[in-house]
Amino acid sequence: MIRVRFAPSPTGNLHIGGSRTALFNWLYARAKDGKFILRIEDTDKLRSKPEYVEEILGSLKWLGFCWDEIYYQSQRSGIYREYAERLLKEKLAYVEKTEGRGEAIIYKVTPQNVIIDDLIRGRIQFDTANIKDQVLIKSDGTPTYNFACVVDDYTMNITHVIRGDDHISNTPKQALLYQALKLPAPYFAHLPLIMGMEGGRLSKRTGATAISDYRSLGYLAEALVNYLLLLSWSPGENREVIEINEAIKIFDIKDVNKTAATFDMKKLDWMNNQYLKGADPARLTELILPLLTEKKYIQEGNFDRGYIISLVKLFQGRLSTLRDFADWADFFFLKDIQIDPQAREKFLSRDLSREFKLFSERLEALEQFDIASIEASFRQLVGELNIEAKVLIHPVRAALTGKTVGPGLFEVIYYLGKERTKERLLAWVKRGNV
RNA sequence: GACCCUGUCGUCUAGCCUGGUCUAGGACAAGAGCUUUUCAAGCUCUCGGCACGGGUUCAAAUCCCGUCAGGGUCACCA
Repeated sequence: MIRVRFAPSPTGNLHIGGSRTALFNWLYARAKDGKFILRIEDTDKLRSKPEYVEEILGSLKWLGFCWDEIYYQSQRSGIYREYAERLLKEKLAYVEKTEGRGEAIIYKVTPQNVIIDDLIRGRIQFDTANIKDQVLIKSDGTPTYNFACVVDDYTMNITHVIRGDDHISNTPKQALLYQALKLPAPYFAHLPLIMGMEGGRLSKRTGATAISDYRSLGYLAEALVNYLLLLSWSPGENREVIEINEAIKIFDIKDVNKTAATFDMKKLDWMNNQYLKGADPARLTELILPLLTEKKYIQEGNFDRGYIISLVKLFQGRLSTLRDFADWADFFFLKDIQIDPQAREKFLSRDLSREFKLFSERLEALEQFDIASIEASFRQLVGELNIEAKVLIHPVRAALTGKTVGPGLFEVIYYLGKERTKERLLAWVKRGNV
């Protein structure tokens, strides 16, 4: 049975790189009917924080990567010590006393050639002559990363270690420890790193890196996962949008690319749009509600959910993030709308008070206030005025929404309602006549 | 600096293992156009790449060598 693990250290939030490692581990476990183990590497007493553990767990759940088992290294110190003692007894390790502090246990590295058969990269050779002796147990009693990693991967029966490229140089050190402890080593697979747009590692300067940031920005978990999946892996057949359950059927760690990939926000936006389009409007509404409350567009417990669902449907196809909705649909919630300077200059700089007034009167006279009737009366009016529809459509949109772009005008009018539409039109009539 | 990894359009990639079907395919971005209502959606088109140099071969993106470039690691951090 295949057993893989994701081993974050709770010294920060779960970021893009970590979640991609988690994804590939989780995916491999699901693809091969194995187990996905979570190991919290909280041996650094100074930097590890319980709130980061919570954050990481929360983000993993949000992404949909449920674990089968979870362990905390801080609760396993006895095990590490036991294995260290073993090496001490066999004289493969020695004790070093530090002034004022306790003693550290250090592994004596012997020069040799270590070969790693990496599942993604193939054979990698190292000469351990240029590896220093390795601290196993620090003078404060906690194990070092490489030692705890080996002991844990063995005792947790990990069969495949799938981790970031940055661990390649740790691998010979760990291989040495497996050898010294006479333990079988797992398979290794090193994933290429994800880089930022300016080259180099993905950093905070590149934009938001914490998964929770993407969540609050309005990205859908499934879109983010799909995008991450495409970094270093391809389903083939020119497919890009692929449901995770589909991916599970065809994924294999051997097919992962070797090259580092650059994180491209634009493509993520596109991917999010793909998922947003197909998502259930009611679900999206639930996700959007908090954003609207935050902007004070609605008050908790005092809004028409059905109405907002209709508005979401209006914008759904063109959103990159859920936050876009809050920005673009603001005119449905605000009493005093903001007029975009460009919209004012382009469409509202000339006097259209006569046209606005006429249209407003036609709307007033409408027996049936529905989209078709609104459009019909509008088309009739422009026909009578002998002008092209677009000559009036754009200024009306600008007056009603304050923007140059938006959903179809007649739908906007319908959902804005007769009264608000008239109000906004007439406000420009007054201004225009001055 | 030492060691290691990687090099196909600006970006993500297909192709590479099993050389010919590749005058290198798709997607994002960008540009142009269309959509008798905008675009931030949709459709169409365009731009753009095998890092470089040597081999091997009838034939190389595909195999070999070198160069260069980018990245990673060298902690009692993980």
